[in-house]
Amino acid sequence: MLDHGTPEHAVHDPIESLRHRMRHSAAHVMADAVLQLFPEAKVGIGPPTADGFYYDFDVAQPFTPEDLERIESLMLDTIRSNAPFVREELSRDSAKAMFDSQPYKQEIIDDLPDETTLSIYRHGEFTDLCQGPHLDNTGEITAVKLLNVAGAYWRGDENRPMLQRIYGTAWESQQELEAHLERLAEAERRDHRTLGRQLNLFTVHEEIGPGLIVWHPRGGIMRSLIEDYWRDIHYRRGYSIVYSPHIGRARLWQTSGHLDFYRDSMYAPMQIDEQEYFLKPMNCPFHIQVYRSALRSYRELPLRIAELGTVYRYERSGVLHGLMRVRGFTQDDAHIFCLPDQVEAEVGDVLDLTFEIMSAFGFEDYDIMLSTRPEKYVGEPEMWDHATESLRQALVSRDLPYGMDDGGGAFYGPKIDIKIKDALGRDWQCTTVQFDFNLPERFDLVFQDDQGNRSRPYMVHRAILGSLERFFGVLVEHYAGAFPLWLAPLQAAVIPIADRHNEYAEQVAAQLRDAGFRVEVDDRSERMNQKIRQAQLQKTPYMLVVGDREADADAAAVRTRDGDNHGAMPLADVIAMLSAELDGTPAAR
RNA sequence: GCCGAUGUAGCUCAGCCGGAAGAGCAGCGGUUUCGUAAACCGCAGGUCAAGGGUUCGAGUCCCUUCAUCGGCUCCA
Repeated sequence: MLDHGTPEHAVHDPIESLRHRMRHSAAHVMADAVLQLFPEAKVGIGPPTADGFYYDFDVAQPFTPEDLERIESLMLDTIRSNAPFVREELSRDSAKAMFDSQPYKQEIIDDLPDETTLSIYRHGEFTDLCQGPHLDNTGEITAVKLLNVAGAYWRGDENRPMLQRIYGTAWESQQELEAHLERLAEAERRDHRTLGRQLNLFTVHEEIGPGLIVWHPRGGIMRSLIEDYWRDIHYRRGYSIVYSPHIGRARLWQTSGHLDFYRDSMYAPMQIDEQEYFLKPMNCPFHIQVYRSALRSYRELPLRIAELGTVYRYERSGVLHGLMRVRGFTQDDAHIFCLPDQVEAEVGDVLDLTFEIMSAFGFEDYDIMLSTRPEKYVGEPEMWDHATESLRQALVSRDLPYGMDDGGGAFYGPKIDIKIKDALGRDWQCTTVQFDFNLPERFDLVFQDDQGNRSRPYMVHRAILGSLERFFGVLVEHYAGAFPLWLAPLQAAVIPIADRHNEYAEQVAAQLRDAGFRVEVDDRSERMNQKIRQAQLQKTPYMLVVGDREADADAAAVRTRDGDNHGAMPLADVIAMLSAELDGTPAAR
């Protein structure tokens, strides 16, 4: 997950400023090397990124890994030569002339506003159109490494040519570079797709179809724990939970407008009794039917209708990714229908609920974004302003820092998106709170107000976990598969030392099960070491080793997955210890 | 969808210049009964992603399709 673009504040932090200049300079040195090896290459742009840099090239043949090695080696030569970076300003005409063999540079020059001062940076024989800033000399690039190459559209436009983008990273010291590479390796070790297989949580099958998830027993128990907690807290917060079908007639999607502007992302219709039915890509129209099933009074509002609703969307083949981007997924969806003066409190309640739920799953860091009215929109500007202000107030009154995405709202309403930060500091989009000024119109939603008039309610979509699939994938990576006790699919493995201890092991397991714990006995005819290894690899929180000594004392030797051996403990103490660990979690008893 | 790479046993992977499909782990059968991260012996396991082509001969070369991976674009 590379986060492109360097945040404003980065330029003011001395270390970030140095990295920014170093990476930008490394990009130039890389382009220099590429042009030495491939003189016919046309260059695109080469900016620094949040943790590295890239440069785009138009070349006849895509780069190979061997090319990258040659490029990197030439870069090291340039760095050793310690060539100075020299800035020059020049006129538009001379810039056009200087880059006359570089069509992409021509385009950049043409698109720059007239008042822009054009500048170039040179080092050695290489010159690039560039604002800077750069290091003083190539020799100041301390630690650099090229990572990979991939296609990228010129200017991010899929109708423009596809260039070859080489990614690299640069750091102020070899240690920092190695630490970064170690972070990448750690992220790979935590990959939920790998852990999902190793821990037997879920699979995806070519025979079933891409982007369609099969939850295995171990993933299944975790999902039901998540769902149970979710339902419980939603009931307590005044939500009503409903169920709705997976398909609906074309007419429904016609009314909702989905067939007009979302059809490309919907699964093709099926013909039943000469009627077209579509798999649902969203739950909204169904919840709206719940709302419309009666003439609503203002006394009933706010009405909060929630569902763990499974939807299907045709996502383009190249975007699918494990559990993070799938074609069939379950949203923890809810729609809130309310009065204008209830809006702010409702949004605030959603925020509070979000932080309570996320905190229960161990997520404490958030990145909040408020998105406002785009150029194309539906609804009245006054309603947009009111809704946007209530979103903002809900954030401000809770002292929540947030960023603005001006014009980044959906066409039907402003929204707040919340990203959670995982254990490796990576952001994941989960929560969204969106106003909708479109569907209430289309479905002609009304309520009877206290004057006896029919009024239009506000409608708010919200999902907290987002999709259960994605959230589960994030959980796996956040904990690297070592889930907290309350979520662990298997909480304790009872390990008999020899076959003659199997019977006692079963008694131990039975007592723990009676106390409400998920326990299995490993009664294979294997050595204890092997059983411990197995439990370790499965990241089972507790291993209860039982042999002659424990059987005689109604005890178990407790080992935790961090490798600590806590010695023999009476079973009652073991149960008390595990119960204490559940205090303060959704599984507290 | 686009660019590139990949697809061999349940899993992870080897298989050279086109000439008789391999290993480890897992599984199964036996032996072993063990004190905190892998006991020993044996057995079985394959339409080499699918389809087409070139060739005396294809896991290997070519084409198409499917899927996966890394990116891009997209993500009401």
